[in-house]
Amino acid sequence: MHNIKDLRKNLDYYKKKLLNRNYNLNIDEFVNLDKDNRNLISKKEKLEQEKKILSKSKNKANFEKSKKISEEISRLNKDQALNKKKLDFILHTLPNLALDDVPIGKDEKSNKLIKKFGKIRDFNFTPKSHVEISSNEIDFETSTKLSGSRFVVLKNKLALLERALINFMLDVHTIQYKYTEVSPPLIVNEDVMFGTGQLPKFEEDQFEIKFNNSDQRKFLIPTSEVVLTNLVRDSFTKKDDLPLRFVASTPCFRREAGSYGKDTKGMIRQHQFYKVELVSVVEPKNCLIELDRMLDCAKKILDILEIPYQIVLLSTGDMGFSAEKTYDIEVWIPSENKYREISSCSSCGTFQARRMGAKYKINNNNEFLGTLNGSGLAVGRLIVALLENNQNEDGSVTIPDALKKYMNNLDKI
RNA sequence: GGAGAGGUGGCCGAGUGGUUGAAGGCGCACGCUUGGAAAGCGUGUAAACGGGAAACCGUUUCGAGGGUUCGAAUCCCUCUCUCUCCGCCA
Repeated sequence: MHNIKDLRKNLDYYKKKLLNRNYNLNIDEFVNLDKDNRNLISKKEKLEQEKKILSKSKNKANFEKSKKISEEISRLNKDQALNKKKLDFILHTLPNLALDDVPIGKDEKSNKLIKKFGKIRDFNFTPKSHVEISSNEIDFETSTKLSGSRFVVLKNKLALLERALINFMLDVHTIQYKYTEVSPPLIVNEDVMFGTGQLPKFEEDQFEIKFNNSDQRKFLIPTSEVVLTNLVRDSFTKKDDLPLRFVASTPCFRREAGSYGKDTKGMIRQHQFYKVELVSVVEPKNCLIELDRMLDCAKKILDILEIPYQIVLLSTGDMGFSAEKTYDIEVWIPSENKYREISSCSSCGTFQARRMGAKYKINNNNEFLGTLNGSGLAVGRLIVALLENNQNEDGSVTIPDALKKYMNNLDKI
């Protein structure tokens, strides 16, 4: 969410920057709503002041007058509330502005390749897809019966592999990079979803659950970014406690609405998948330094596992709603002969902190915090990448050295 | 599911219809004191919104919404959350 005062002052700038993100701000509409809003507030305040004075007088002669003013205030209140709602909807659905070094473009075609890492294997046989490699242990038949499409049942060594990868990644991030491990709730309320930007604009992507008969809405988290970032919501963090770094492995739940035809085979796109997520809370001026650090943490996993990947700087058209700058890590998938996203590391500046009311005190002033999030990494896709990149001609898969101790010392599966 | 208690400032905690934005304490900031620190003393210290270049001014806010009243943190209603006990259960 943007600072409305800043927006008001720099309308043309925002208009232009938002256009880069495929958002066409209707300046006239915004200005009118904003003006009306403030006029209504001024009018109301004048009356309130008048009323206050009359009340304090304790003079019965004034009581009747005061009553009339109350009625007028109540009318103005209703108008203003309605007006504010419209204004808020605009404000709440404006995406973050991209930083100046972000490439401008309509979609992923304008993303900028930063660097490739690792060596793509030269297979002397035709590499199989992960589904072919582990057809016995990746069971879509049963998952479909149980839950429908885009779910999977992992069995045996593949279930072990999932657990091993999670533990391995958590260890790297907590021990080597000093992230604080968190085991958060997977169900959150509406305010929390608003805080990180999933609501109100992307409601159709979320799983809302019937929790009880109360009006309070509840959602399954689409990523633990939502819970980890909101750990600092509605609070003041001490400057000395910054930066905060959180890591969690959680299941993530996504409707995947609007991706009906995409990635229907295999484990690439699921309604439910595990993801190890990194979140940092920092002083805003340190966002970009932290972004580099976070990217290093995520890359490290693939370096250790020796899986080839590339880093891509996302263009304005491909970035997420809350991000000001995003790097994707894309991992090599032999069966598709291309790179696929396995991590997305974003700086959100103060955009989310504004929505969450997450502040810190500096020189006795209250300032909004900077927040960042990144996958470190998506477990489902990492399984796919590992199986495919490490497959052997006989159908076995070699376990990387660093993972062996998490895999009961198996060399191959 | 049954019964009860409670949501007040960064935190703790007073306050039951009229200068209460709200006593007191803690914390924090600054100053005095000290060789330095601690202790002690003094002063200051909420947020949101609106106006203003700023100093500053105004309005709102005591879980949320509604009601009573000239006037509500205080009374009434609805909702919500937290805690305790019992029941049930991983």
